[in-house]
Amino acid sequence: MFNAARRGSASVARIVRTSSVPRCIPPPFSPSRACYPCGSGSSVAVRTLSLTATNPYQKPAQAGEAELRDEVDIQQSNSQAREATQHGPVTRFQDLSDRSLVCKTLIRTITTGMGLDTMTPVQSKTINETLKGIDVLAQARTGTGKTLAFLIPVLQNIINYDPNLEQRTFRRSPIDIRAIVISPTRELAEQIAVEARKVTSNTGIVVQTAVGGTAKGMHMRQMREQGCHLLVGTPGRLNDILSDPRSQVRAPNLSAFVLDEADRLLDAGFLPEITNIQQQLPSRRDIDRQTLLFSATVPDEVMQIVRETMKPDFKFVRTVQKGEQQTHEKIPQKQVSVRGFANFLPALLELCKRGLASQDSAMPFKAIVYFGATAEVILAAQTFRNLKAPGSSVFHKHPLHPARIIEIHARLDQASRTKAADNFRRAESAILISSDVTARGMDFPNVTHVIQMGIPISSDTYIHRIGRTGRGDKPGEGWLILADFEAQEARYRLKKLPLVGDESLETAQVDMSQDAQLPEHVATNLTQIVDASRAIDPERKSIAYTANLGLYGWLPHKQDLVDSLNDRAKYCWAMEEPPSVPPGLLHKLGFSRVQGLAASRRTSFGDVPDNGYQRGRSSRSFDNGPDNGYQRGRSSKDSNFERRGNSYGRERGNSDRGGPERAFQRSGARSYDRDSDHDNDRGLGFKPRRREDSWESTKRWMESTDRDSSSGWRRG
DNA sequence: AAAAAAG
Repeated sequence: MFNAARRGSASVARIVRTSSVPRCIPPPFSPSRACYPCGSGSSVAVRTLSLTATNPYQKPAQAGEAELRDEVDIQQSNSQAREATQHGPVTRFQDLSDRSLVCKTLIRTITTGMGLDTMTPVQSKTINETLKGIDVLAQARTGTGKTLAFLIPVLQNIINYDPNLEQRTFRRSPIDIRAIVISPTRELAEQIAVEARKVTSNTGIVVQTAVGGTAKGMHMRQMREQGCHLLVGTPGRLNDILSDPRSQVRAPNLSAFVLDEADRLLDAGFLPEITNIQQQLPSRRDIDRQTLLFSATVPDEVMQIVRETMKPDFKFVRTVQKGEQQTHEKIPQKQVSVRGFANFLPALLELCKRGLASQDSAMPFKAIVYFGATAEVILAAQTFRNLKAPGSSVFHKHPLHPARIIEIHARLDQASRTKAADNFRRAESAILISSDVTARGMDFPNVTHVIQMGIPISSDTYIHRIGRTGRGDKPGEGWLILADFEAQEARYRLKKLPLVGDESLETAQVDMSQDAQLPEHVATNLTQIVDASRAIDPERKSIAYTANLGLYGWLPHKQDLVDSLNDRAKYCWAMEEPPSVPPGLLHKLGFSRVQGLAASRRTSFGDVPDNGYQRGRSSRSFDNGPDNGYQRGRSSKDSNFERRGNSYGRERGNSDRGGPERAFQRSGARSYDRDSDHDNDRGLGFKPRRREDSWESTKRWMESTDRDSSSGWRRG
């Protein structure tokens, strides 16, 4: 925009001439009120900005193809020339202010308030382009400051439109939505809003949020009372308020439409909703606006939609070249091969213990653990919370002390989700067990480890997850824990990533169905997981079991999958029979000929009418047990209780007669006696168990149940 | 039934 003033009169004249269609809303801009740019000619520059930007959609009938192309070329060659000759590359935030690109108030807040000095490459490259008003698709690695890269120019363009907004205003401002930012998750939307409020803290710009799971009425009232210039939200709620005639929220002056994590928002799952939102915004023929797409990954599949979404002269800014590594070189990426499902949590426990043991005070162990299914997140979090120190005295510290165990996924109610994210953000040492809700964009400070359990759904998901560590100039490491049955697919899916095999986890390949002489700490890990799993509601295990059939149902080696799931149910979960799965589902997933599955009429998900599944989300039922904090779906509480009574009454009876509970107590008591006979050399308040004390006794117990159960449990 | 996202 201001650069247009530097282009020389010819190009300015040309641009103004080709853009003859009047804007519906003329910018209320006058040189005397304007802070930017200072000096003569400023109004020309600003008008040029708004006019050039309008042309692709309003001109076709009046201007020929050649003329449009011509104008675009002028724009581009001029900007290139300017960058190359007139000024050096802009690398500091202060430069933006010094060169009158961004107003002093915003820059002062960023430099002195937020303590930032140097721009990242994606910031310096995109801020300039975006200020011009053109559409921009920006691709840059995770943790390189993309949020600020779109916030600064979007906010500056808002100020250009109404320079009064540079200063804090004390009058009540009306709802005048100038920019909308969309994020695929609620937490990311909130995070962007927090960042935007920081940047605008000394201006009159008002930032509001529109995300699901929050009080809609309260936010609507807040908008009416405080006004709104920048609205940050998630697709569902944005659609909701834009389509609700009673909400009175419209965006007639919208000048920027930003999709953060654009590739995600434009993929099949979100596209209809994004399209819907766009249809409720003023036509770009009438009101010019720029579309800005930001992401660390831009798969080829979305490029077609990107082209349809953007003006034809959009600029693709990338700091990652095609074919170049999309992850950071500084993050070592290790791949651990585990024998099967039964080894996942023992290996994770071993990895976490090691991380905690080797942490230094400057970088406490702070990990995010990703699972592909929410049911696995819930189960793993509960298991880790149940962990007991060997000896199981209440006085002993949790084995993962001082790390807090935090879980987050979309089945939590929004208050719990927000709290989980805040707690993890603030935590020194913590383990966040997460679904892909936090995979993109979330900026948790000082994450040292990203641990992915099982094959991620795509290499893009892998890249975004691992991007939660190594942000800015911070270090970090990535771990991928893969079961043998999925290794082949992973090699193909993740072939372009610099994964390095790691065989240092001793629990990784232990066959829990076999007797073996195991090193003490290995046995301890296994026992701790088995003991912690045993106490968990079988219903949760059953849901996780079924979830994996859906998650991995596409695998060619279905029998290996089921055998591995059954091994875990038996040796980790201490279940006598594999959890039952509805026969219709087994058929649908192509498991009809796979052995070892227990088909049952009872569903794990209650009697939900078919159309209850159509939209997923709130209508999907998912019983997470009696704990608070979980959303209960539509399935009735009563039917679940009834089911539990029928299905697991027998198992509960067993435990009363000396099943899981007794085995646990017995081994605990024995080891306690024995430990008191010799000196404790670890000084940790508890003593190491001997190998036979724990793991062997656990195994002995499991083998005794092996004899009792015969039906359909193992193949063969 | 497999992330997420409106109620």
